[in-house]
Amino acid sequence: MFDSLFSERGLSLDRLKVLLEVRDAGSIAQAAPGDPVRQSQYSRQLRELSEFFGCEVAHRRGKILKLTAAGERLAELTREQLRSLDDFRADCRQQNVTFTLGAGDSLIQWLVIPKLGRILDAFPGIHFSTTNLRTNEIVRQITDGRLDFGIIRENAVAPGLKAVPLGVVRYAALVPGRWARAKGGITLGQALRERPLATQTTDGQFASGLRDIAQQLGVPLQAALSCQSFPQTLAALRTGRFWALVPELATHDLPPGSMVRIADERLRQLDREAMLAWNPRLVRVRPNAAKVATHLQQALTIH
Amino acid sequence: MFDSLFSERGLSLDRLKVLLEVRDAGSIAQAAPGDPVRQSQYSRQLRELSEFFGCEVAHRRGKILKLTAAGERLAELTREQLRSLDDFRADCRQQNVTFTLGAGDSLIQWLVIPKLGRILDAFPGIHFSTTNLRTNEIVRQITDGRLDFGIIRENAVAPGLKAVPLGVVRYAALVPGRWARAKGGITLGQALRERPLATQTTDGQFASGLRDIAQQLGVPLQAALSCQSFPQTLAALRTGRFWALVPELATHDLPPGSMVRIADERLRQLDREAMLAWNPRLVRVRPNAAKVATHLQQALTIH
DNA sequence: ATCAAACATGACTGGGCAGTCAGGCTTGCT
DNA sequence: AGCAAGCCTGACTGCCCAGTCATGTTTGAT
Repeated sequence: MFDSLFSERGLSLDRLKVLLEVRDAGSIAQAAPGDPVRQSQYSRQLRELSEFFGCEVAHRRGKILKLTAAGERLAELTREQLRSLDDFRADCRQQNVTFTLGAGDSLIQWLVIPKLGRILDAFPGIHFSTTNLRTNEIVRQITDGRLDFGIIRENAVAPGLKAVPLGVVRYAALVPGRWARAKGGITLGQALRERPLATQTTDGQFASGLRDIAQQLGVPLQAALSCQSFPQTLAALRTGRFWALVPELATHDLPPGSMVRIADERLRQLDREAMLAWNPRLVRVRPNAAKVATHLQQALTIH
Repeated sequence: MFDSLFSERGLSLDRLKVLLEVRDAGSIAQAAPGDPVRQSQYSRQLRELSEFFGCEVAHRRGKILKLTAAGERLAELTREQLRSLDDFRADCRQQNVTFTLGAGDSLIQWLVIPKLGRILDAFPGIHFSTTNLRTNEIVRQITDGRLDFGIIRENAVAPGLKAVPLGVVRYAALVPGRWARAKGGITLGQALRERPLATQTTDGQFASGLRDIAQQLGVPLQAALSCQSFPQTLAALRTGRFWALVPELATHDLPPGSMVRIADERLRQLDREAMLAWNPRLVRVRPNAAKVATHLQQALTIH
C-alpha cells in the first residue's frame, strides 16, 4: 500500500515544508530573506518535488517564482497534514501530563501526598494519579507500562527498571501516653505480652519481621486487632485502647505528647529501604518524565 | 510554522508508513513475515515514533505488540495523508497526459496532424494539443514552460532548450497543369513576370527568401494574392487562376497531374532545417516525456 | 524444563539528503 | 550599458536514517 510513494526519491516532509514556506512567503527570496544559501536549497527542493509528482509545483514568471495551481493544492494539502501531525503531537503531550504513581497506602498518605504539592509547583500543568498497590504489583505494572512511577522495596527492583533510593522507612512502637505514665514506662516485651495490639497484617514482609521480633523476645504474637492498613492502626491507637506499630512518618499526625514511643533496637529489623522506580522507556517517550523523576526523588527522600 | 515538527528527529514518512503496515498486518511479525531483519527495523522505527510524539504508539501485551489507542489514531491519520499524496500524484499524472505542441500552421496541417495517429498508438492515454504559433513565440513559450514541444527553425533554437533535427522543409513552385501544357513549359522567371502569384506573406523569413530569388532573376516581386497561410495559397492554387509556392509536404494533398512543378535550383534557398524543440525540465518533470520526445522525432522526421 | 515465536537492542555500513559553497543566468530597474 | 535582485545549478560535506547483522529477552505452548 502506497508503495509507489516510497519507491522513488524526492518526497520528504522537509521538502513539503519548504513548499509551504515558499507559498506563505510569496517567493523563495521572501521565504529565505537575505540568505542565498537557503535560497538555493529551496530552489532545489521545489524542483525535486516537481520531479517526484510529475508536475511543476512552481514556475518562473519574470524574476519571481510563482506556485502553479498544482503547487498551491499541494501546499494546502501539506498544511493540513502538518497541522494534523502537530495537533496529534500536542494532544499526546496534553494527555500525557498525568503521571501515575503506585505505592503502599501509608507511603501514599504520609509521604507522597504531603510532598506532591511541591512537585506540582515545579511543574505547572502536570498531574498525578496515585494508586495503592503492593510492591510486586507495582513492579508488574511499571514493567508493562501501565504505571509510570512506583515506591517499592529495595530488594524488589526488577532488572530492566530504573530505581533510585528514597531512604529508610522506619517503624515506631507507640502506646497511649496514660499507659506509660501509669507504670513508669513500658518495654516492647511487656507491651507484646500484656497489652492489646492493633497491627497491619496485609504486608507480608512487615508481618514476618514482627513475628521475628516477638520470637526473639520469647513472646507469642497475637494481634488484638488486625488492620488492613496503617491508617487504620493509627485510628485504633487514637482510641486509647490499643498500642500499635506504625511508620515513623505517621507520627507527625499525632498530637504532641499524646503517645509514648517504646525505644527498642529490635524495631530496626522492620526498617526497609524505599526506592522510587520507573521504566527507562518512560523517560525516553514522555516529555518531562526525566525531570519529574528527579524532582520526585528529591521531594520524596526520607530524612 | 510547524517548526517543532522539524526541530527533533524521529519523524519521517517512512516511519509513518511502517506504523501503518504494522497496524494493517496486526503485528510486526505479520508485517515482516519470516524476515527478522525488517522485524528489528520496524521495532526500532515504532520506538522512534513513540519518542518523537511523546506517547507510546504500541505496547507489548504478552508476546504480541499491539497499537495503543494513540497509535491507532496516528495510523489512521497517516493513511489519510498518504492517500492524499498518492491521489495528488495520480491526479498530476492524469492531468499531464496532454502534451502541447506548437508549430507553423502548415507544419501542423501537413506534418504533425498526419503523423500524430502513429504517436498516439504508441502511447495509449496520451493526448496532444497543437497550437499555431510563430517560431519566436514557440521559443518563448517553451522556455517558460507554457508549451511542451515546438517545431522551430534551426537558427532559432535558444540556449537552454533541447532540440533535435526533423529534416529539411522544402518548397515547391506549382502552376496549374493547363498553363504549362498550353506553352510547352514555363520557367520560374516567366511565372514571376507574367502570371498571377498567390503567396504566404506572414512568414518573414520565407518572404525575404522569395524576394531574394526575384531579385536574382531581375524580376519585380508582386503578389497577386497575399495569403496569411499556406493552406490558403493551396486553395488559391486549386482555383486554377494562380500559381503558388507551397511546402513540399502539401503537394501530397493535390490530385496527381493537376499541377505542374517548376524545376529551379534557386528554390533551395527557401529550404529550412526544422527542429523539434523542448525544455529539458520537461523530461525531468513529466513522466513519459522523454519517450514522447523520441517518438515525436521519429514520427515527424521529414524524408 | 525446553523450545520456538515475537519483539528488542547494540552496532555497523552505505546511501540519501539537508546544508553549504561558489558561481552563473535571467530579469527588471536605472 | 550597468547593476542588483531573484532564481538556478554543479559540487561537496557531514549527518541522519534505512537497512542489515548479530544477539538477547520475554512470552506462550508443549
